[in-house]
Amino acid sequence: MRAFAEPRDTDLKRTCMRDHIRDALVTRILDGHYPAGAQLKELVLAGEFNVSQAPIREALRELEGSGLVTSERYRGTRVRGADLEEMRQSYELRATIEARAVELAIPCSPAVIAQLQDCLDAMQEALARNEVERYIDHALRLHRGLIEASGNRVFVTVWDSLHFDVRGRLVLRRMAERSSYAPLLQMHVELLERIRAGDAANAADILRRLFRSVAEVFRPD
Amino acid sequence: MRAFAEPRDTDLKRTCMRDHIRDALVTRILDGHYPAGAQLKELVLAGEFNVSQAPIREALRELEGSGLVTSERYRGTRVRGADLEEMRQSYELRATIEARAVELAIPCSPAVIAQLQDCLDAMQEALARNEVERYIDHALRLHRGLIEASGNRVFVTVWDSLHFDVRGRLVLRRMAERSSYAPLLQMHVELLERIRAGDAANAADILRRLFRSVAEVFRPD
DNA sequence: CGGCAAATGATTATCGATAATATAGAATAG
DNA sequence: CTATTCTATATTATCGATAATCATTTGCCG
Repeated sequence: MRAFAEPRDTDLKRTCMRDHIRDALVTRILDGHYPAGAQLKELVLAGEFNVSQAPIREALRELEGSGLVTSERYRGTRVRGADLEEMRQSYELRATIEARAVELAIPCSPAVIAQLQDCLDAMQEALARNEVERYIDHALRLHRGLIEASGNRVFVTVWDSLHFDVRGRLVLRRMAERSSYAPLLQMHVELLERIRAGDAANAADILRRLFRSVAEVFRPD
Repeated sequence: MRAFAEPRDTDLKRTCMRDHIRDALVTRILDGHYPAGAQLKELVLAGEFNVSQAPIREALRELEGSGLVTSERYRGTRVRGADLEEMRQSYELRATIEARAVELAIPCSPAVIAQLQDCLDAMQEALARNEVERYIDHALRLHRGLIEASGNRVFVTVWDSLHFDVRGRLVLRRMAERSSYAPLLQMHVELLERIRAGDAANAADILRRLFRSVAEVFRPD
């Protein structure tokens, strides 16, 4: 017997349950809905998502692999990160990886530069129209593009598995409440200039400074 | 009914099946037993390990989280990495992370320095006695200690989830067949000197050079 | 012969139930 | 009154079976 004989609530069954569950859990962990240390009880979650234990467990194992939760045998799975300190530390890693990625990416093919420029233009336009979510989309696209341009697939995998897409979205939303994106955008402009010029050292340095200014968000209010 | 009524072959049931399975799969992937792209069929593995599908799937999901395999809905799970190029790229990441970790770790508390020195002494002793496996144990202990000393728990998580313990073991064994550990050990000695002196920039640089020399192993024979 | 369609086989995704283990509270002995 | 063992109860780990989907082959018709 299928679990969902009745019509589905929101999303179609485009992907399997465990993917939906994983994404939902990632968001809940990173936005603080589940505080650090909270136990994720399988049957409770199974009830919430209207599925059996199995897909829940698989989603949890995937999160375990990417380090967002830990589990102890017969003691359950607990949330690991997502307080401000963990966010700060994960951004330290992100800065480290992206700075190295841009060094590896330079010199950059015209095609890649065009793609990055496209992201930057879209960011600029979104900012002009004050469309925050669109700005975030394209900013994330730019940064992921940078990682891809390094040619190092392991970098990409790690960037993805730490869910910097979700993290970045949360961080940038938080920034929007405090200050303007304008200085941030300006740094991206300079970054692209340095990339174009083949100036790896300064490009990497701009990225480090960029993330240092983003890190301000992680100060307690 | 339990799957293992008969006495177990090797290891006691100290940990749950999915952990054994995960570790076994990690080793098989990294040592090349499963070539890149190989499909990991759940029921076949279930047969091999004498368990049902569930723990296999969970192990696979954990590996998916740490990026060693990818899976496509209803199409199965395939090995992602572990050719020479993937090893090289993962070591590029390792070098990047460890170099930054040592910068963050400096200045270092006397307790941590003592611990690192202890690893180094053990490495030296093992090398003198030509005990390769012992040397590897302590070298890995030193490097993980370095990551921990950075105080960044995300670094530790990523280092663990990429299974640098298993990778390092394989790489160092391979090195042993080609050249002596002596120059490598010497670099570690210098590294610790720089750490003691609080010289972050040079310590990080030694680490980068160290991994560059390790990377020689990844050249095709 | 060649292309389409249905049937077949292989594999994954999920289910519901059961076994194993830990935790907490009650009962008991000292 | 405290420490200890025992007994529920909650939770995880695993099982065996079924449903859903994909891949391949077969059979039919032009």
